[in-house]
Amino acid sequence: MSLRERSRRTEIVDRVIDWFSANQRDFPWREPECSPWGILVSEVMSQQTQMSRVEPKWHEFMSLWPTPADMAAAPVAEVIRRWDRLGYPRRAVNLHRCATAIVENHGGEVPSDRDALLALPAIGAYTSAAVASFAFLRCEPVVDTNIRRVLARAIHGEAIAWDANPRRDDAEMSELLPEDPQRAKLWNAGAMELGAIVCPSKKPQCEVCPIAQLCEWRARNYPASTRKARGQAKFAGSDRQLRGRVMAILRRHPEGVLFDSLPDLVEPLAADSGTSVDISHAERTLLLAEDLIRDGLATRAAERIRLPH
DNA sequence: AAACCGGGGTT
DNA sequence: AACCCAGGTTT
Repeated sequence: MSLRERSRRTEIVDRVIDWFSANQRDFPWREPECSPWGILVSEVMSQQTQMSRVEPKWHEFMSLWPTPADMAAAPVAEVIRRWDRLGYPRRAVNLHRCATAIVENHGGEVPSDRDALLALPAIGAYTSAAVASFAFLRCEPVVDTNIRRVLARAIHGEAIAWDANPRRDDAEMSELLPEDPQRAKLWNAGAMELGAIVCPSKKPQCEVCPIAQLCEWRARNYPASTRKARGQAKFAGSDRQLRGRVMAILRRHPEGVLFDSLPDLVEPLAADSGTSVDISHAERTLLLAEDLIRDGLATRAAERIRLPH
């Protein structure tokens, strides 16, 4: 890499840190007194979920379960019920498993080592690095969807980022990571914030961007990407929607319901529903209920199905 | 590499 | 109605 390119990248990092220091949004998990557990909870809740929806739920959880031991002592059913409609309810189950593992294997303290974090249930490349950097000031490369987009544009001149790839992502971000842990944290959080606020996938606000003059995508006059954004399955009529409705029933009935009554309790979906068109609504509902049991979101005893203890 | 996993906000 | 969101796991 040329000396000039090296200098450009260093300046990108510096400017993002300055911008973030002055312009970051206030979130409770960014307060200096926030515990590592609070940061971990915020990161899990934030997976595929907007901050605006996370914040009230985070306050509720921290009030109910201020430490891992508090959550580990609660029935998982209660965590699922309180998770309510935040989405991806397995995260509630996994968070409870995290709390239990932290109590059993780490004396009730969130581990500071990235590999130990990675070993926790449903803590992957992103969340392990985020907690290590934000809660423990470790120099770990944080890469989320925002950062991949910012790097694709500013560094590589491409509109759309590559697919998530932990090895490549770590290498890309490590190259830019400041050695000072505090600055590493500001760069990690700042690059993410820049992608979320100034450089979203559509309508980037280059006029207020602190690195517009250094941006390779801008220098090339915003070429369209040759790669394709990943399409997503329709939600209306999908299995995911039906699972959500079954979970809503289970949340509403602490004592559980008769397994065979589930199809009657769940409102029928629209007729033009998704892929599994050849089986009845009742059959499909009961099949998906079995999946929920397998996934640890429900249990079945005798003829009743309910949230797990 | 691609599919699956919720639900709500935005455009 | 399509797209997006501080991802992770499974196949």
